Amino acid sequence: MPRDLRLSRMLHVLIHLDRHVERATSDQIAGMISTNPVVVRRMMAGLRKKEILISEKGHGGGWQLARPLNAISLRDVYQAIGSPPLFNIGSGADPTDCLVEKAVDARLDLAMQEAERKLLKQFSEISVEDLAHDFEQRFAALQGDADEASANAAFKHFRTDG
Amino acid sequence: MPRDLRLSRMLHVLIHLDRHVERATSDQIAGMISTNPVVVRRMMAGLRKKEILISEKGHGGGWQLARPLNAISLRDVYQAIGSPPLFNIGSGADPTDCLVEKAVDARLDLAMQEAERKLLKQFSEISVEDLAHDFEQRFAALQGDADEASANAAFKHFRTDG
DNA sequence: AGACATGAAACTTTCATTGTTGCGTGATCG
DNA sequence: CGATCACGCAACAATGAAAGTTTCATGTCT
Repeated sequence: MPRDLRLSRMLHVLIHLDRHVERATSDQIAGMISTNPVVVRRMMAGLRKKEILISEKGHGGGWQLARPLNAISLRDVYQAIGSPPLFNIGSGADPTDCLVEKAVDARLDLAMQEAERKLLKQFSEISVEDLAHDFEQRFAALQGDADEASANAAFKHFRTDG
Repeated sequence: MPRDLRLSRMLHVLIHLDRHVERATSDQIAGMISTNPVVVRRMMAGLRKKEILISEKGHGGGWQLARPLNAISLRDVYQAIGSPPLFNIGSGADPTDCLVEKAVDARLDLAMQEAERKLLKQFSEISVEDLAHDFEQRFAALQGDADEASANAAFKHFRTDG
């Protein structure tokens, strides 16, 4: 449904890079999120610049975390991918002479900016480690079940790696 | 910047329909928001269904308010245009087996849903009449100035009507 | 009857993300 | 050294939703 999946995808990858593999190639990561390696490199380039990830070329190369997950907030990741627009709705960007339009847009922008501020504050208070904990709780719950097939599905990304 | 301008545009039009004209054709309204009459009808059809607007065909026809502005909240208008997605970012819609992805998306969706809830609550507490007051304050401030040219610009939409 | 105005369907345009291909560069292995 | 692996980057195509456009039908007033 949403147009920009980068934040969700990046968080997904970061947790795998901490919990399940030490280093992964763009190809392997592309497999995790069902896309291709170029999209992965493009998405992760911003995190390299912000020193959240390290990439190495050549044999045995790939992507690796530069810091522990508890030192990476959702806001860090959001900013690293370029702070894309949060909202789909809003007012036009072109200036206008109409005072009605100005008044409407000013009030609307105010409400949106406040919503954005609050959401980004939440993002800054959630670390990727928190999400990893969420995952592990779900995983533990599945292991408690007799449903081993579902438990195995949690490692889907790594069964096909070889 | 944003992709969906319908809410902003509709609010703009509603205020003009209350303050500056009693009834306007799709052509005149298209002139107000710099678009064409078909876009206007498409956008306003939802407000007719919700009985915020009335449209009449034929000679002297056009669009007219069905209720006073203080009985129309921003949320009413938002819902009348079809409750389009508020956010540009989010998680994928397709179900997955990966527990990491599930955990990430669940937490992300939670934060987004809370942000949406708060924003819609704000929208429900702001009436279009409030925005009209904002406009009138701006207009009064301009009239206090000696800058009559700017004051006239507030009526740009209606100088060209004839 | 003629002009005006909405209603609705079908099509094109626009724009950002996503997806894809190709080539260059650096690093490791044999 | 040469081959292979893997990232870096540039350029282009595909996708999807809103916006824009064209066309015709329907209803209404003079």
